[in-house]
Amino acid sequence: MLIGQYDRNDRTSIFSYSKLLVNHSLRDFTVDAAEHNGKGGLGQLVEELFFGYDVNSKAEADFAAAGVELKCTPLKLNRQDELAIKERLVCGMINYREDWDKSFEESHFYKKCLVMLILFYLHRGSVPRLDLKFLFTVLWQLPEKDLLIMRHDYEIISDKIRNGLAHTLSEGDTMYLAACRKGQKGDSLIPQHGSDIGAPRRAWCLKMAYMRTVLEETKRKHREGAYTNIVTEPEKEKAEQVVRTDDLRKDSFDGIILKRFYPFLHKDYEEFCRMTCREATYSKQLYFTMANAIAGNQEVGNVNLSEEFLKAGLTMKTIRVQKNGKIKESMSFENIDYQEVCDCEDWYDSRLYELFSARFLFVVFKETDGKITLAGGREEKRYVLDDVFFWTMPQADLDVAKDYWENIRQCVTRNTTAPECFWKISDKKLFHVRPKGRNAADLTTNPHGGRVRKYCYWFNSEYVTNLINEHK
DNA sequence: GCATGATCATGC
DNA sequence: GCATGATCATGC
Repeated sequence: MLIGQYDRNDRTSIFSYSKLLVNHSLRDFTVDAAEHNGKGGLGQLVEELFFGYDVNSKAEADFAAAGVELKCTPLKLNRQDELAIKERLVCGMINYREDWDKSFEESHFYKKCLVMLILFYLHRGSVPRLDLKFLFTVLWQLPEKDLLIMRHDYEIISDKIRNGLAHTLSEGDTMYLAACRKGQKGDSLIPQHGSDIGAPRRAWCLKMAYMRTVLEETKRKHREGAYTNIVTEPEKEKAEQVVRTDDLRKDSFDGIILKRFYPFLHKDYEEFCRMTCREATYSKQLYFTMANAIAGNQEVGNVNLSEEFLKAGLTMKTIRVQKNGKIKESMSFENIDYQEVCDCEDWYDSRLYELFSARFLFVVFKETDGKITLAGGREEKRYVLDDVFFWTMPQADLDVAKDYWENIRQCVTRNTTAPECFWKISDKKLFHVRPKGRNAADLTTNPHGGRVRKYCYWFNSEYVTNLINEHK
């Protein structure tokens, strides 16, 4: 096999050629390795050493004539020793001076990234770049349904830039296509369009959650030996989809979901059951069940596991407000993965950042006078659907979350995962750390060896109360 | 009444 | 068996 033996004007040829890199590192294609130590990113090295062209001479898309953008993206091994996405996929810097008056179809993102050749490699910190192993290749064309959602994402971001609000951009604003922070700590703010307020540098990116589904699909294609997601026949719509492509042509994802809730506003569970012809049975998760049935149009088992919610990193959470206006319970998130906390050095790449900078769909139930009667004559307190909204953590609170993360990281790296080390509710700092497990004996791996108690991330109940009240 | 630790219920 | 959403129990 000869280096560079492919037709760079032909998508299929480029893709077939890329398969040669799978299960290899660049070292296998490099004659004089010494020459390439230290310069350029891995993507550049792939272009130079594997695809055999001079990086400096190219002006536009990597394979412009074929309409293919080359992306190298890292994977890591997670706690279960499975391959997992390490980073969001960055798709070019946002230019605040220019990226606000173009349509989605005219944007750099669309023009460059509609079809990408994505090379997944296994990241290992101490290994020279030439020895990093490539695991998967996929020719990824953004599917039509995803493009409908991304177009709306693009409009949300470009609207903010157009209106001089670039400094308020947040990854949680959007579903799949996001504006992520880009640059080093301490970088100065840069000028934006239509405002004197500086804004942090940001780039167009596909979110971690989205990339996770790209990876899953890619693994499946590799198993089947097909490698590409471009299908000649229309694929059957999978069961667990919350909205249909046709609906997205008429309304945004958010709009569709919110409108599903409106008929049930101020209704309690009993009324909901009557309206939807279901039996009013008791369960501990009754309000989650109700919210889920509404959001999923009664067709989806758990919307949080639906394709769109997973791809967007969107989470639906139900909140119950007591008569006195307070929320009894704090809001729990997933358990802390101590290994991840140890391994991740950058706040913006951390799991906690992903969890807290994500979008939320909050469904609020409020306790009111009266009781509801369920199957078997069982009486329960009466809560009515009071409010439903999409929510993203404000930047100021994300700054607090960063301190929260740094504290957790310090505790974990010093191997002091004891309650007195973590933030508590009584510290009144928006978030706290508390146990969550099957019972006190439910342990997890300690990176320092042995096993430790399971703790998880929490929003203080007071924080939840405040964010609900601020929405009103 | 609240903070904190502990555990339940469900579904995959 | 485990993660996730949800809630309970105890002591100050």
